[in-house]
Formats: sequence, structure tokens, C-alpha cells
Amino acid sequence: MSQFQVISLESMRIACRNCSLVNLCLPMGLTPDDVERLDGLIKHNHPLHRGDYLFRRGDHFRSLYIVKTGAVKTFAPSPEGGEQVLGFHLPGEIIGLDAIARACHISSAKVLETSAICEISFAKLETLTAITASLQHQMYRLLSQEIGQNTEMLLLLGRKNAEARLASFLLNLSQRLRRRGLSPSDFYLSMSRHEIGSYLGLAVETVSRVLTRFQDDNMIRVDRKHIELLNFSALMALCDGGGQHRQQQRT
Amino acid sequence: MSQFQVISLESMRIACRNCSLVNLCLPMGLTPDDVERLDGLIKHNHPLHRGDYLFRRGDHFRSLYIVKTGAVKTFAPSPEGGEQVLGFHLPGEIIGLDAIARACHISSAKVLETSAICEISFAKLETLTAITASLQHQMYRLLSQEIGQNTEMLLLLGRKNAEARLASFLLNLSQRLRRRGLSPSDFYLSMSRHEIGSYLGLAVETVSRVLTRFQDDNMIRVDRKHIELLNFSALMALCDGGGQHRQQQRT
DNA sequence: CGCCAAGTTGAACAGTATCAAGAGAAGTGG
DNA sequence: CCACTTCTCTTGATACTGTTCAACTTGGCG
Repeated sequence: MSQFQVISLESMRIACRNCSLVNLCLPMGLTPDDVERLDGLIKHNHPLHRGDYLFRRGDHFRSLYIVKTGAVKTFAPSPEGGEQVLGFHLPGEIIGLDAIARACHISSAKVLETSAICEISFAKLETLTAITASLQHQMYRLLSQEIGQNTEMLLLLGRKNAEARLASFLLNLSQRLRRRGLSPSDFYLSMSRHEIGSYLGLAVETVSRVLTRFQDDNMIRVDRKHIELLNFSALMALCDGGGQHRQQQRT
Repeated sequence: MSQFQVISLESMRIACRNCSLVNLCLPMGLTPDDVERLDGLIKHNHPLHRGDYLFRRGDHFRSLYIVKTGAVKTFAPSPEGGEQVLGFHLPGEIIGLDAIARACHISSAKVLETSAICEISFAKLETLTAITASLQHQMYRLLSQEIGQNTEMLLLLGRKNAEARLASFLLNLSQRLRRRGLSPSDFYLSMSRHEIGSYLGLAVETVSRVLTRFQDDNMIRVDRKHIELLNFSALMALCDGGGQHRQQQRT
């Protein structure tokens, strides 16, 4: 059902060296020794299953989490019992950076499909980064990158229509999968239409309709959760497709 | 015209000790000596005036900026010459954290009114935080806080109607001004209606209309750029005011 | 086989954007 | 100091995107 499969603890351990934290540090001048120490901090938990929580809003903040395989969503429970999806996290991505400031989680994180997640004690990581300048730099980059990604989302939600949002969403997923060495044009959505809608600020029905429209225009092929991107340039053209109706004028 | 006035370089220097970076560090176990060193990094530039750029998208990243007095907007220039406002920055707030990751600015920053801005070389700051654990911790908190604020914005843009957006915006400004010791219920908007609209994902006309409606309901008093908040609880009630029409159901 | 959740499709409504026009401010130059 | 231009803001009328409500289809699973 999904291309992300847990193989074995040993392969997980190997895979973890590809985690963004370790991975991104390698070219930054870390000695093998440093990498070893960093790797020593990483705790390899048992695989989690659909519906499991990594943490809940309000939980005390202890660790960062890195998705090794599978997918995770973060969301903010809204007053009326609903929930607003804040992000989807694919293999190689870090979860929990927003909790450092308050030392408690401001969002909840739930596993979307069977996933291998590793955990890094933030306290220990902080101690390590304090004595390893290049690792500290890496942490700054990581945090800053997260800010940049949120900024892109703001742009998306601020001034784009439903088609541009879906197109951006699909291309964004595609890009992140490619970075991870997975097919950028053929993948499974582990999240529901409802969750996509929540993430993009659209109603479920709109998500469904727009996907159908994309398929009718031969830009994608949809079969339930299986997505194939057929026409990248057309999708990219839609992304820029400006404001809610036409576009916004100068400020 | 504005309550933010540049007085003198000396008072600026004193004021700078209230900058968030220094300020937030004080309770975190920095020795007076550390504070002194941090303070030494801070460069006090000449006052900037409306329309001046702090930096432009694409500029090489060198420094972080802290608003001492005045106001700054950050924005992403869009292809057709328009611009999407990403944030407004009031006294005590830091600008440029999103640029660390790529070492170049992904947004532009423009001064909205005569402002005193100080500058911190990021390279030097990084060196200092590498040898001062509590300062490193402070930097992590700062970056994480920025992520948290963006997250709030995502919530706002994702599922709120025009009234909720404006109400949240006003209350958010109010809160930030209060934190700074300024009046939380009586202030000037240094940004145009258009800029507010761009920030909130609304048309200028909608901003204008909703403000008028708020005034008609005696929740605020508006006179051009001068705003008085009259009924906080009513505004707060509007903030929760759910989805685009009613509210969103469970995921 | 039948139930239940998830997804799709259709029709009507509603919130905002857009278009258009006018009223103030503010800034410019004589 | 006063026209004149220009920009910002406001207000009204209309159009359109996307939500809402509702019914139906599909797939999963006991």
C-alpha cells in the first residue's frame, strides 16, 4: 500500500545516517568523530503506526523527531474539536522545532502510516552543539530553513486560488520525495483529502473537485491515494497563477 | 505623527539594552561580562526613513537587524511587480532570521516610518554563541519563537474570515505594543490599508470595510491611521470566529 | 452481504474580490 | 499660500470563487 516500508532495525540504523541532521552536517566540516557523537544521541524507537501520537499540544518538550520512513502530520486542535493541519513530514524531515521556545509543544504530531521515527534529546543535542561550532551552525540553518518554509506557506495561503494551492502542494511533495531519492512523479498520498484541505485552507469538496479537474486536463492521474504527475510545466504554470481571482496590484 | 521618535544616539544606545536579544538573555544566566560582549557586537546605524531598504531579496546575508524604534515591513516581491507582505516588525523585534539557511535574503525589508535599527553581524554573533551556552540557547529560542509565530499566521490565513483576520491582527499588534511598554489600546498604524490587506490575504476594500464595521459596532475607533481598541473581549470573540463561513469539521 | 468511512459530484448560497467612482489628505510647484 | 496633481482611503454595485448542504458512489472490513 505504501512505498515506505520498515525493513529492519539494522537498516533503520543505516538509514538514519541519511537523516537531515547528520546528513546535512557531513559537508559542513564535521569530523567523523563528531558525526559519531551526534549519531550516538539518536534514539531509534520502535516503529509507530497510523494514529499514534509523537506528542500532543501542551506536552513538555524533550526531543526532536526525525522521520526515517513513513509520514507524520502536525496539527493544532481547534476549539470546536476540529483540527488545523500545519504540516506533513516526510522521511528525512525534522519535527518539533517550534517547541524549543516555550519548552512545550504548541502542536500535536500524529503518524499517518507505519513509520520509523528517531528521537534526539534536545538537551543533549544542545550540549553537543555548544562544543561543535559547525554543528551549531547546522542547527541555525535548520531552524532558519523551517522559517523559510513557513514563509512559503504564507505566500501560498495569502494570495493563491484553489488550483494554485493544489498544484503547489503536489509539486512541493514531489520535490521533497525527489530529494529523498524517491519517485517525484509517482507517489502515494498518505493523508486524507480532508487533511489536505485543512492544510491548504480548502474544503474537502474543493480538493476533490480540483484534483478531478487536473486529471481531466491530463496534468495528473489520480487513483484514490495514488498520484502520478504527468505535466510538470503545466502545474508550475498554475502555481504562479496569482491572486484569488486575478492578481494583486502594487503595494 | 507617530509615537515612535528618535531622540538621540545616546538614548538609542541605552534603548538597545532593551532589544530582545540582550533583553531576553538577561534572565537566562548571562554574566554582565557576556552581556557586555554581546552589546559590543551591536552596531548602531543612523536612523532610516520611510522607504529605505534594510535589505532586498537576493542580497547576501550578513547581519540580523533589531528594530529599536519605528516599524519595518518584510515582503516578497511577486513577479508582476506586486508584493506580498510577510510581516511587520515593531520595536524590540528581530529581522532576518529566515536568511540564515541560504546565506541570502529571501525577503526584502523596507522601513515604514523613521526608525532606529541596529545591526548585528551574524558571523560574530555565531562565534559568541559558540562559547556562551546560555546565549546559544537564547538563539535557539528566538528562532523557534519565529517558527511559532509563523504557525499562528498559518492558522489565521487557513481558516478565518475577514473579520477574524482583522481582529487577530489588531489584538496581535496590541499585545506586542504592550510587551514593549506602549499603549495596547491606542496606537498608530504605520502601514497602509493596502499593506494590511496584503499581509492578511485580503483586498484593500475589505480591510476598509471591516474596520468601518468594527467602528460602527463600537469595538474600535478609527481615524485614518490612528486606532483605539474599545472592546477587547468582543475582538477576542471574533478571533475564534471559525472557518471561512461557519467552521471546519473534524478531520 | 451489508455497514461505515472516505471520496465524488451537483446545486445553491455566501463571503470577498473586482470594478467604478468619489472624498479626503498629502505633497508639488508656482 | 494656494491651485494642482496624486495617492490613500472609503463606499457602492456586481461578479465569481469556494463553501455549504445534500445525495450518491466506492472501497474496506466485519
